[in-house]
Amino acid sequence: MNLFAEIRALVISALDDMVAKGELPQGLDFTAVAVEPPRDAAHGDMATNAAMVLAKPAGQQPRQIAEGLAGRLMADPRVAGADVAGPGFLNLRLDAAVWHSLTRAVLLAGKEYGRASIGQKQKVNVEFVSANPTGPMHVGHVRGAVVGDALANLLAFAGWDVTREYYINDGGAQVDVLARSAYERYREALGLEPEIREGLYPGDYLIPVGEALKAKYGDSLLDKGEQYWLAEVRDFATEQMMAMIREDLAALGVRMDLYSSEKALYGTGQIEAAIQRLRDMDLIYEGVLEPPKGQLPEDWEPREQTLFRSTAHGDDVDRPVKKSDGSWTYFAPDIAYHYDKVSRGYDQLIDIFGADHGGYVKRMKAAVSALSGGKVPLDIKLIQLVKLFKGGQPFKMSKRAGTFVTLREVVEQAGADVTRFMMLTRKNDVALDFDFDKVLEQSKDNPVFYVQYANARINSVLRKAREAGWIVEDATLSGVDLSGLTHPAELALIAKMAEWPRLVEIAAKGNEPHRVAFYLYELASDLHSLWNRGNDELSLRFVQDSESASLPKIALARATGVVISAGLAILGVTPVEEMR
RNA sequence: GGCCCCGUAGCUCAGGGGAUAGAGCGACCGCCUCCUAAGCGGUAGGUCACAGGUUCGAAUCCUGUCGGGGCCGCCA
Repeated sequence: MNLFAEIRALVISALDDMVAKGELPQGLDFTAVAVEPPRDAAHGDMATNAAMVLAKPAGQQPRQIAEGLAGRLMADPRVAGADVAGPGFLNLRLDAAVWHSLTRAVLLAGKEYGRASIGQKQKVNVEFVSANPTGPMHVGHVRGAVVGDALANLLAFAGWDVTREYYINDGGAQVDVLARSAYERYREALGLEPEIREGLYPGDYLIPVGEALKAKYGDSLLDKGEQYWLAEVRDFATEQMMAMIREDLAALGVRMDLYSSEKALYGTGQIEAAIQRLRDMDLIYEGVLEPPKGQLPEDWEPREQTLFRSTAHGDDVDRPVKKSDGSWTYFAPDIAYHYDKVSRGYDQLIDIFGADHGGYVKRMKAAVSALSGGKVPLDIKLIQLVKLFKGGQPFKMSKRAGTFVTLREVVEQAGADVTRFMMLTRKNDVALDFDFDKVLEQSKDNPVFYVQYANARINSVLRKAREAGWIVEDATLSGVDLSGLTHPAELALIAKMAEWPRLVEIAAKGNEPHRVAFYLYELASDLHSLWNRGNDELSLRFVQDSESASLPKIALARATGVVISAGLAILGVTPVEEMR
């Protein structure tokens, strides 16, 4: 039940009637007509901009349209008041019964309340994390992982058919480095002194890989040339790294639907096919790029390369797909990979990248635009840095100093739930501070706690009720007469719940999961506010002397808990029943 | 030099065509014999970086400027 959608439908039908009666001209476009929560609660429960939006095309004064609209809306039992205000807003007050039936609807729908269908079962692919398989995941990956996962949850809830995908960069030079590093650990496992040369990965996490290599190959790889063992060790080590990464992701509560391999694109003709398709559209040519402006790389010299005419699809310069030695650039398999995604029939692609990949956005969009004939939109979310703090002091991390923070350490320190929530308390393109002490603090500074505390209070109410022997199952509560819920603080809480389905749609349309976290904070705030009013006004307490007086209040509390749980589920956070 | 992101209260940030721009922290003043005060209420605090433009209406869209960050051929 999306109350805003219902009232908007009511407004539209009233407008249709005005057209039918000749009060408005034919052929007006109503798409810009919105029904929204007013900025100021004093303005009522909902506001519509209909009169202002239509004034010009209709050639009438906003007030005139608003008056006609108000009269018709008032005829509906749901509307208790309709006042023209400001430059032509129509402020609506809703009958208390509307709020009561909404509360009932929440209880009946349970965790399905707010589920939307705007996705229309369209297939969307969310590619995220895609960390190089050369080591454990570190803090830098955490935010992207959480944002991607929460976004996938959100889109699924809003009616999309979602695939979560991880692109394994196992085709480039870095996995050769991994192989060489693992090989040294293999030698170490055999009792030799490892030579961790400059440029190799020094991390301890490769020691068990060396052991495993020893277990598998004995000393058969020893004293052999690289050409003999490189491919095998590379595949073996990559697999081990991916196993570790999967475990890291699992610790964060992230599960992928699909792992796609870059290496698998080589040798299958997929890269060639993707490039050929671009060539068929005359988007591939041999050429020499202009030198970049500003400071030149010292060894810069003009060279002929195979270039993708990305400028034809909105990029600033054309991009090389082949190096001057004839091998593919990193971009080429990326093109092939995105072509593969397009070919798999997705209606929409989303990539979650680190902000340092910002320079890649235009060329990637250009490639997808070209390869899909402009049919498949690609949205790329750039994830800004997470700055670590401890007790308010910057927490410096450096691989060399050994203060290299892994994802696992973050989860072990802060917990997956806290980590996930915190990662969503900022818009993706703004840097985020993460303080190891503060996120565990039990105060309202800490939004995770604040929301969880609201839920704990609700559960406390339910516990008390059960102790009193009252039946507070959803099925029972949804049948309770709620007409006693009339206080503004109670109705404000219900009104906030009414916003949930609308918020889901807005957040999903914009691929903005952080909005859910902010919404939950507001909802929790309304709950806490009402709770504390119970200090002064006993009639506002959730638990009253009698069962009949309590049940409507408890229904309200329980409904709020349902929405909190639904929201937390999208964030991938477990609601707590009790604070400890 | 080019491209991308950011600039909103002392601080950290929401809001991204609509009314008198919001929240938390910090400051100040209040609220527990009472469901969890781990909370709540109130006060003070703003030329929404700046300048133009589009619009009935701009913090929001466009252009430019300034400031902070990121990226910038054969790295992934």
